[in-house]
Amino acid sequence: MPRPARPLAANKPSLNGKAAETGAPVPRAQAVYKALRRAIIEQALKPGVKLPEDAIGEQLGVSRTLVREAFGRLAVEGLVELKPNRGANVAYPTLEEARDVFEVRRGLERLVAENLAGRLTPAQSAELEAHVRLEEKAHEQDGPESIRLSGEFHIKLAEMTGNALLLRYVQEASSRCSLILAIYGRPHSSECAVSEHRQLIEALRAGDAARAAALMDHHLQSVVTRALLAPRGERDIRDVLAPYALSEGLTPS
Amino acid sequence: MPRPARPLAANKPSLNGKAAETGAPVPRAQAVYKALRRAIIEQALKPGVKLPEDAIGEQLGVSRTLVREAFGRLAVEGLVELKPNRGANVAYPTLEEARDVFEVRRGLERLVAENLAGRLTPAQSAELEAHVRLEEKAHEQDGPESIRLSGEFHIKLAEMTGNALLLRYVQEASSRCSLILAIYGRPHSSECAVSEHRQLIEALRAGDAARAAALMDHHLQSVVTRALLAPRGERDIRDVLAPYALSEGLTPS
DNA sequence: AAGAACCGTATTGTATGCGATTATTGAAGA
DNA sequence: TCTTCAATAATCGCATACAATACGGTTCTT
Repeated sequence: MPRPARPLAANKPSLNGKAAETGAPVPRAQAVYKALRRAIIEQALKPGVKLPEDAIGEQLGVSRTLVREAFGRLAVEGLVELKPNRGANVAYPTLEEARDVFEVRRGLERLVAENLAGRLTPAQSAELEAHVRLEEKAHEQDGPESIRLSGEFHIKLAEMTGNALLLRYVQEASSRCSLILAIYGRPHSSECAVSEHRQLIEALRAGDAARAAALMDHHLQSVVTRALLAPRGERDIRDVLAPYALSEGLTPS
Repeated sequence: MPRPARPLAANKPSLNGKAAETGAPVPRAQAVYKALRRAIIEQALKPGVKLPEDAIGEQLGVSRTLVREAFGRLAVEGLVELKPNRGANVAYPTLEEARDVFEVRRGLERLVAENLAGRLTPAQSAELEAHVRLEEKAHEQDGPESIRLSGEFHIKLAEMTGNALLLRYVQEASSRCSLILAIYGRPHSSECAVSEHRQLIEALRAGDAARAAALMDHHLQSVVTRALLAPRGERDIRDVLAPYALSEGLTPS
């Protein structure tokens, strides 16, 4: 299918040379990785979609080699499924995997809360407050902005721990949650209650580690029940088609 | 309410070539990845060692392409450091990174303990008991066997949760701990006190989640202090030379 | 002799090509 | 009409080839 090849990633001004004095000669493989990652998280590439090496490489202006490299990393992070000899797809987590992710995420973020309790600098505290105010603003219009901000709140917290590994894991879990919500989430429910964020900040500032951890725990727990309880789509076409078949008097095997 | 721990997909059989007619044609890239991973964890490849693509490829009988792919994955997991245009080295975590890893590991394994409390099947319980007995045997001879078994105990626990992501993270943290102990650990201290493993099993079987979590927490905490408190080597030459400088009346900048 | 500029070599970054595996289409047989 | 099966097309797995960059030693300059 011939389509006009318009490079999706036109963000590499000078690929030869030193990237215009910006310091690091970043390998393009990483650029491909980031591009795909964003596309998946923002649901431009929907869960389950096929990812042919050729097409993507062409679109991004690189060879299959780099695309494959990116696939490998995305697969490790659970954003892409890699089947031998059958190529790559955007991951399509099962409900069970979804629960696993949320459970791990709860554990990680509880750690974040404990780590941060009583150790927030005034600047950090203020930053969080400001963020929550943004969330409230966005919440009124109830756009996709609201969802993004909710997620960023948690990332910000993880950053503030100064623990790079913890941050990476939280980010990873968070990315996978995007996927999961794309599949099983309710259409426009903003996942996080802003008030819960407020309470959390309060507990952190008070240095009450136990309470902060409990709040975080409860918070994420309620995210699950709010967003995840109503499975919307099914993985298998059969599941999608079953009701249609029945209404037409056909009997799925 | 205790639901039975769910079984995890059985791990794949041999991976060389065609897996001896048994089904899946495992990509060789994965074989390379596993080989390097083991070599690093078992300290055949010591922290900081240079990893030239072609030398390794030659040794393993594959092209640089596959070696690079493996490097990418190992880098994500923190076992390899990848510097643009300057190749790969076995990771050499700083003391700070080490602390980060241990902190995250504590959080993860606490989650394991909570998850497992009161949900061990008799078979699982027996398996853990048997493992601990092995540990005791090995402890007497105090070989490297003892260390390996200690690590495996924790992996086994993670497996039993049936949470694939949790298992992956625990494995990852565990691998990195191997690296860390290779650098900063005391020569032959077996990291885990066997008695602590025993207590932990007891608490799990009793279904006392809080106690199990606390035990795990304390257990890992003591691993850190036992093994990590005496830094043996330093990353930076400056750290190595500092004491010499001082003893000679020189003042390092 | 110390430092800077130069050049050859070793190694990495990326693209391309070839054989192998899988998907697809269409025709023949039931 | 529904299968079965084979031929073809599409895609992947991997090796190789070429270009770009960094390292080490040598020579030239001061």
